[in-house]
Amino acid sequence: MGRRSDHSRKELREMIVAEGHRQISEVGFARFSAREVAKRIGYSIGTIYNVFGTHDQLILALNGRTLELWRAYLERQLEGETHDRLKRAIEAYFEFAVSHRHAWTAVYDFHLPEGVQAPDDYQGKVMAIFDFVVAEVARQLPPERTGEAAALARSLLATVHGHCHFALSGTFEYLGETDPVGAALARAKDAVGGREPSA
Amino acid sequence: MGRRSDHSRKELREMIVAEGHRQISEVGFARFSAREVAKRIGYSIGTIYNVFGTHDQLILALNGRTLELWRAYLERQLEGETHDRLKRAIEAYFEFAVSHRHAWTAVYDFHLPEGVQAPDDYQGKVMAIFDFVVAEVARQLPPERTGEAAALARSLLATVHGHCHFALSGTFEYLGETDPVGAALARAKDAVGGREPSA
DNA sequence: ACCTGAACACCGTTCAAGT
DNA sequence: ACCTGAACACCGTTCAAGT
Repeated sequence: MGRRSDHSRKELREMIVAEGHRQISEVGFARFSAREVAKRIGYSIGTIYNVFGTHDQLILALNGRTLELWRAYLERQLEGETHDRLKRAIEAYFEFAVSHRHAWTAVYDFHLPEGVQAPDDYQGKVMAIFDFVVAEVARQLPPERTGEAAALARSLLATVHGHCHFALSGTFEYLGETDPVGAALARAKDAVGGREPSA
Repeated sequence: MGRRSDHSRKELREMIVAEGHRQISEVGFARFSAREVAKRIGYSIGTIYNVFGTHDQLILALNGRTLELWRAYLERQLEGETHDRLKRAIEAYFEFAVSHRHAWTAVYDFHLPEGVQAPDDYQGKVMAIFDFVVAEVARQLPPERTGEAAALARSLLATVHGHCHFALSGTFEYLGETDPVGAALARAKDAVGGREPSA
């Protein structure tokens, strides 16, 4: 045992995050185990702690990866779209969540201890998705309402999140909602100005 | 050891739920432990399993208790209110979540295994809150739109949920939202018909 | 310097053994 | 019939000991 250095610190980190993300995507947040990740990549449990320090830090890295993939997906889906971009964005939001249900849900199942803030790089990944939405909202809004874009984007994000969360958690099933995306789109239209079509 | 019967099955159930709810409210879903509950009520861990069968069933009972308390709170807050009832309902929704943050969050942190539905009595408690919202939405809606009440209530619930979830999770903090309740109220107005005041 | 893995203090779950 | 608690298979976390 002892020193191996088969992989650099950076390679090791990437191996852990890659395998960890695979695991959490498969078994979900509740059944995720750092020990299992160690086993799969052929390192000891101690090494996970050498690299990440805490279980929480590892989870943060995995959820951060999910946020990155999510933003990349959103951007890819809007490439070249000229009509109904906000609609497409909301649809893509759901598509990603549905096709990565465990990873997406893990982002919201995990909580830092009371009063502890997420590290800057993690917050940055949340902000990146937010900025993306702000840009799309601003684009949709009549010029005289551009100032509202940030506030509206926050509220819109929360609105779509609520619909998506209810869809994936099964709550909407109990309540008889069969078209969560449609409902979210309706609320978005209300908010951004569907009533008076374009100004 | 062996037979004690200091308490009836029903009393035992209530003791476990009461103490369990106290625990989960204090330490949150992630740190909740059935063993700790057993210790606190002076019974063995085995007894918890005699009564509830599974950890999941116990959690369901605790979250069910939270849903009951929540609905009761909402109804109490609207008693005698004649103006702005939907607004009061949304405010009360947030008030409960904030003052029971751990218990409220636990309702959404817990997930049954893939494809397993919640038992009927649990679904009933979700429905009870939903029915409450439907009634308030119907009350607010112009008569010719009463038929939309259920669908609108589902979407409204999801919308308010999203804002509340972002508020409690700290997401809104990152995004610079300082008035989650105000944002939720604005979306509710958009949906229920704020633009054209009453018909 | 890097990595290991035994040791520790917890879990949920089961079930033979007591009263 | 009811309840216990040891036993089992897992956790996250730490850290002395190896190379």
